Amino acid sequence: MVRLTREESQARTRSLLIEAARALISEKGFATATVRDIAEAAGFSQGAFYSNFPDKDSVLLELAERHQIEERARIEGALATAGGAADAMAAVEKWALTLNADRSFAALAIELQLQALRSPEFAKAYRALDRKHRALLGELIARLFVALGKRPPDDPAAIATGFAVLVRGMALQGGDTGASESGRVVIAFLKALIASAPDETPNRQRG
Amino acid sequence: MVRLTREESQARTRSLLIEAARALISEKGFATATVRDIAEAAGFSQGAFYSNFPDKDSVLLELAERHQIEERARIEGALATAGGAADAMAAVEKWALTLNADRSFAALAIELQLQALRSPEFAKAYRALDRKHRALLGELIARLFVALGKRPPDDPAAIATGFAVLVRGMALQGGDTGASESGRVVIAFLKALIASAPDETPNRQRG
Amino acid sequence: MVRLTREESQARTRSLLIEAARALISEKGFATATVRDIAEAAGFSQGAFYSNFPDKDSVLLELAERHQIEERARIEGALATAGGAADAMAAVEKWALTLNADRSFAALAIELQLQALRSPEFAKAYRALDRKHRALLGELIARLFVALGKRPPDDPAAIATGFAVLVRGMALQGGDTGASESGRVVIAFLKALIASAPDETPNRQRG
Amino acid sequence: MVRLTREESQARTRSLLIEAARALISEKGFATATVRDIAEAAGFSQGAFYSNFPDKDSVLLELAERHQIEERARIEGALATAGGAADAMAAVEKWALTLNADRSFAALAIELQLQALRSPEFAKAYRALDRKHRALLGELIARLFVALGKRPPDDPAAIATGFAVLVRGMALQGGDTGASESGRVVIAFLKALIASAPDETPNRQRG
DNA sequence: TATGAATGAGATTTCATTCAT
DNA sequence: AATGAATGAAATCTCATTCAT
Repeated sequence: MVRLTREESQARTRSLLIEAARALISEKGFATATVRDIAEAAGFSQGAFYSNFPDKDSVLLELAERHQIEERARIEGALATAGGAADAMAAVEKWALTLNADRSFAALAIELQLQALRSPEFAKAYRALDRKHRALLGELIARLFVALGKRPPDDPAAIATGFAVLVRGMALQGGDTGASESGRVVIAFLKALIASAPDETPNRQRG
Repeated sequence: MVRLTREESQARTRSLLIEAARALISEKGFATATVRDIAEAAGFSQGAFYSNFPDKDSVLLELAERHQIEERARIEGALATAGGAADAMAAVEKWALTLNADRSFAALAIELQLQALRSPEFAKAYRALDRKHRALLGELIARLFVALGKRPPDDPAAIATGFAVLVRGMALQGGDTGASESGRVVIAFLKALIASAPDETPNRQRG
Repeated sequence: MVRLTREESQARTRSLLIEAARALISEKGFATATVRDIAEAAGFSQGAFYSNFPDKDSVLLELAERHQIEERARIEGALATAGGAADAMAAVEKWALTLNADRSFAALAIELQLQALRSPEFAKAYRALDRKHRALLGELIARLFVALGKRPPDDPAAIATGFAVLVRGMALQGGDTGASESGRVVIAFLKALIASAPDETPNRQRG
Repeated sequence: MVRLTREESQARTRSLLIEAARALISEKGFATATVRDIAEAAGFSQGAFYSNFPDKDSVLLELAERHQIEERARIEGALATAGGAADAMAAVEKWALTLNADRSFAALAIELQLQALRSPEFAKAYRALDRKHRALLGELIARLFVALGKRPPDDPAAIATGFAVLVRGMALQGGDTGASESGRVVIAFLKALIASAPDETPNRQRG
């Protein structure tokens, strides 16, 4: 067994608490997940929670941050793959399906968004993070258009937001509309968007 | 003051409670809106709430039902407008913007969906209602394509679900992406979908 | 269907409510049986209850009264049988087993007693009724001794109280000590009491 | 003021709560004694109650356990006294009067029994405890008979149950039949039982 | 730093009772 | 007399948070 320095041990505690919080909040919602449950799921007492966070709200912000880091990693993973022209599409599909697979990831995203809608406090910190990501995803969308010889949309970030929203929302839709179908819907929308975009070369046009 | 029969008076109480519940649940979320708040906002005692609903959960179902009735009315309103070929598009745009305008409507829709995700009890009743509406919206989408001389998509209901999801999700996005912008995104997606659809056989037409 | 006069109809309502109260209070205890349950079990609304009784407490007194009337009937039934010397014993056994059979009867008796212990209000009315019955049962006991040629105990009412207590308590003991066994215990006590009593005439003797 | 370790302090809290529960449940009955009352009587908040017991029901079981422990102690105290032949009777009388003195003890016993009658949950745990005690009391009864040169009854435990029932029931009878009288009744029953028992064969003997 | 007993505020729910119909 | 919606008080239980250890 490795000896951890005091700092490492503390960081580990914190991390375990955050991951437990993520699982429980995704599953049950922020209001319904209790501090006791979170602490216990992480293997600690309630006190440990309050040694690491000033209050229950603040773990949500931490969670938002981690969520964003992971979303960014997913997008960047897709971007990296999208070197060649042909497989740019495949990269985006891969990204969409990745998100789609993890329903609790979507539930957490929604939970964060609702919280932002309701708590101006939380909103302030959350929006800043969120904007960055929509921009990044917009960049991916723009690259995709370019790779396919299409004119990128005026505001790729807006389109990207639409996609993020669509993916999350479809995931939420749950078992009713099968997961595979919900993936197909996202792809259908994306393909339509690409197909209807004008070619990069100026002499062709389409409404 | 008008004298109400007992039945009318009871129906009024119930209605006031439901509307208060709708406002508070949209605003604060289901878990955070308390029965006391709801009852007081409606101008009654907590006991009155429990004379009208067996428990807190069940008001949500009632709410879902009313929500669906209203969504249906909105869609049917748009369908009615969409008589002429040209303004079919306008009808759908109108519908999208209608939904968009009412952020609390979207918040409620999400809240219902989350609850369905988390409570199998609730899910069972909710899904049944939801399916009907997606089918109805699908019909609207199909008519739109026909009106525009395009081949309707394989599964209009699936596309419709995508739109409902998109509209709600964009509304949730909140003040960050302005409401108008979020409306534009939805329309952009819709136009792309239509533009990329193959034409119906050219010699058929419908007004 | 017979038409009831207004008075008969009212008496019937009252009676139905009391019987429903008896069943529920025996089963669940006074505190746990609700007015709504009682009224509904009788086939009426809560309001009907309050048209017949000033409050929940007062139905208990009515119940006590009926309970006493029935106990008296049981005892008098046994007394009537106990004409001959030999079957005096059989009569008492019959009485003991009668009571024993009806567990809910015992539960009600205990419930009334507890209430008397706790509410001086109730106690006052209850004790008066109770005393009469212990005296009556004492008379039965005395007759039994005489019939068997034994000197009756100093205070037959005290002995009678002991038996009533024993019978109720054993019934309460529930399924653990089988009902038949609990009957045997009562009889064993009674026989011992008789056997150990001195003969009435000084020159006769029995072990 | 003595410093208590955490464990001691916790045990003390628990104990105070249980004793407060005992007092209030004896006095007012289980359904009528509130958790708030119990906690306050013990000098704690309601929350403290729920830190120590999962729910209101479970304090009753704890109470039953303690009740049994004390009953056992009383019986064993009497058994210890009953060394010599002569004072065996005195020991039992002492026991009967001990129980008799404490009316609230009897009320609690009845309350436990009623609960066992009504809640199968509670019954299961309670019966197990109860059986042990009736067996123990049976042993005391048997020893008593032997000490007095009488043949013990077939089933001393059944007779013991009868006595426990009698003692509790008489205590419940309350102020109406004076406490002293109720004590006399119990002793009268016991003496009758002994007197009517056949002698042991003279050549066997036991202290 | 971590523990977890205890707090206190508040949540859901129940229920005896009232009162307009 | 009977109804049952509504009241208001109170009951059980939960939970974020504190604090002595």
